[in-house]
Amino acid sequence: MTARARARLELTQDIKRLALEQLRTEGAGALSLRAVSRELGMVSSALYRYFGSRDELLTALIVDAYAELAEAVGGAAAAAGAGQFLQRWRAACRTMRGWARDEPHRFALIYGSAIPGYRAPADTIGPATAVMTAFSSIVDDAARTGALAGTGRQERAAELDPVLAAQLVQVGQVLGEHIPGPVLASLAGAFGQLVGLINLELAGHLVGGSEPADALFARIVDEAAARLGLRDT
Amino acid sequence: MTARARARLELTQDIKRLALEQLRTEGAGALSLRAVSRELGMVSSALYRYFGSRDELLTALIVDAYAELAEAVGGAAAAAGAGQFLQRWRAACRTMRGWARDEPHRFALIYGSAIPGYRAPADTIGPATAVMTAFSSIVDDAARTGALAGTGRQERAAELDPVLAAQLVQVGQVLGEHIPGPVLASLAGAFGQLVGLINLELAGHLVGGSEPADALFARIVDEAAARLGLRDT
DNA sequence: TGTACATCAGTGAACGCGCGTTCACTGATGTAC
DNA sequence: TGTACATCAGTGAACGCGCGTTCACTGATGTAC
Repeated sequence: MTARARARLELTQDIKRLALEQLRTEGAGALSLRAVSRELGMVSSALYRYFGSRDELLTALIVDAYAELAEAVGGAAAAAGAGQFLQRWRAACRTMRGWARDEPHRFALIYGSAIPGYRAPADTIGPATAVMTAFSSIVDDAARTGALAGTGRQERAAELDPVLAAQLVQVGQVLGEHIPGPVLASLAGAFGQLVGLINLELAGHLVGGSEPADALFARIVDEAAARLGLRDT
Repeated sequence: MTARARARLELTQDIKRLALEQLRTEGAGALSLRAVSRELGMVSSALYRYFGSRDELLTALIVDAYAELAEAVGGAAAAAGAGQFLQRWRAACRTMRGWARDEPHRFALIYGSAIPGYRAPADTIGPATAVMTAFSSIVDDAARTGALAGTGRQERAAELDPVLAAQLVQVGQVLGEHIPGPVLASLAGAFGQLVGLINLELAGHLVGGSEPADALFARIVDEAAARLGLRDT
């Protein structure tokens, strides 16, 4: 590896780091290449050696954020140990909320509303899915080992609307083949709930009694786990 | 009412209408007074006769959006008739999602991530609460008339973490005095779920099998209703 | 009913600032013989 | 080990555009006597 290649890698990282810093203070819509270049002590056109456009930089930040969040969630869940499905679920949810509170600007980047003028390319789908599978793999493991509480697969599936059932088969191929359809639906709901509550908390919508929201969050996470049939064995 | 006053009211409406149109096409962060004034055929400084600043215009749009959404949700729920608590809940949720899909830019304005450079003033708290009470009043009515399924108030409250229980008393004073603490916690979770799922849908995060999300949404709404103990009588 | 004055809407120019992106260039780093 | 050439990083100027907000002003609308 040449010195030039090393310098290139380092500068690429520096650009992303400074861009994140700017995101933190200005918000996602206000990210500017010129401001980053100023911070970097370089002329603005120099950044084009590293990122073809502002959108390309944004995409890189988004991909990084998904990847980092997915790893944090997955790692925390894994630390709870096999068979401890409730513990794993709790750890995953707690970690997601913690990450979001530590890096609200990055959370908003991936689960907030659209950035003006930015259109996410297909490259972000994979990393986005990784976050979801960090959660679904817990349920899939429980289902695979027969540890999922509740009725059997056939009985639960019978309740499902046929259109939904067909859709969920597709979803299951990505999120976990062993998860019964109805549980998969609940899982989508639980994930939406997680993202929704975190967004409400970050936006200050929970103020008015339930702030700090730790206790509320913990209760709702456990409620979701119960719905999914997760428990420790 | 003088002609001048009438013209003023009309122009104020026009400005908001054009601002919304711009929001729809450009996104919340990109709202510009100059663009609105151009569209209006007026010089940009003229807008300052109507709104003291860009933020003031944004605030007006936000307040309007909350109010309109609250009325739509409340109206739809009321149309279901007293005693029909499950129907009312379904109507409320369906209406919220429908409104969000019709006006994604306005939904993002109130439940999306923060707008760069904008700080919401206290005037928005009341209208924001109105949306939540449109949902909570359904549960409150059911609780008041003894129609809420599940265990009694005392038994449910006993399960609650004491910190959370204290917070929920505060919340209950706003959202409904008759709602037992545990149900109130679930209600907060259900509201977060609703907002979260809608945001995920609008952002395209549900693509990959569950789009259109009508069936999934309906199921999750019913699941939430069951959790809350809502049913028709 | 008419006049004098006050209020208000909208103008146009200006201030001072920001942005993304292109392009011809210099000089340093890397590579092939 | 040294030389000739190719690659690449970063410069600096420029293009063409946007923005929010202020201010002195003209002319129309409203009000009080």
